[in-house]
Amino acid sequence: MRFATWNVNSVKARLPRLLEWLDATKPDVLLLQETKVAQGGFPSAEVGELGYETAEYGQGRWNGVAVLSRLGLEDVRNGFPGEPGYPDAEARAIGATCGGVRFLSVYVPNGRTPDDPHYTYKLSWLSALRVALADEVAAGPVVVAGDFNVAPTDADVWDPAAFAGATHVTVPEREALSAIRGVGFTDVPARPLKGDRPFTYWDYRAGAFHQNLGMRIDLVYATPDIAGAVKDAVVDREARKGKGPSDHAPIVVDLDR
DNA sequence: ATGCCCTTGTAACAAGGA
Repeated sequence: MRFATWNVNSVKARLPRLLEWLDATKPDVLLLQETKVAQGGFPSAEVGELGYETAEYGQGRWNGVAVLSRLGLEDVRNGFPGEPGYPDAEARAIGATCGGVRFLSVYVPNGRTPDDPHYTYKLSWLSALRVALADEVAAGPVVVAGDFNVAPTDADVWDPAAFAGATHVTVPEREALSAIRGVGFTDVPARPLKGDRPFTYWDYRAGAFHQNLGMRIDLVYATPDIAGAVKDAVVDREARKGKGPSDHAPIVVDLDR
């Protein structure tokens, strides 16, 4: 099985590149974040021509997550039990069972700044996700992947000094990730195709990509049965190149199952 | 060259991203 996760930063703006990438990469399951289309607005027909079924949890303008599968989609659920909103529900998580594996596509709140209410929301959201995942792991193999908006270690940002006082690198955020791993998940490390650090995000501004001023904030967490079956995992930085890319690169994981 | 911010909604900007 091959699965992938990708924050596409608008599925409408990215559609030509998404279709090209799907046709070339052929994942069995693709978890998407920041689709930025309202419910029903996902280009399901277009990806359907490539053999994919779509489960979408859309919201106008911001957020939006989806699961694309050519292994079927069962038990699709938008959000998760106990998920907080701001104050209303936001389209940040969707789950589906594909080929016997439970997949969750997550778009964790940004947090803005550590003194912002959005930061508190981010920590609450991650805590609620941990509780929901603790229930999921009892039922079978689980993959939770997406844009976590947290760099797990200082090595996961291009310059820790540049992030002093910023979100994504604070101790509570990193502890929230550690707590999620603690309910039964293993980090699936992806190898970079260039350089020594598997960054997944580079700001559009100031040539950040070309100087490799990136962050590793897109993550794949899996239960041990899945993590132990990983043959390869890569950050496809090729998808960050060229005309009209997302600011995130996909992570592609191959399983020996 | 991988090449120096982008996207959406709404109507010339505002807001959000990280």
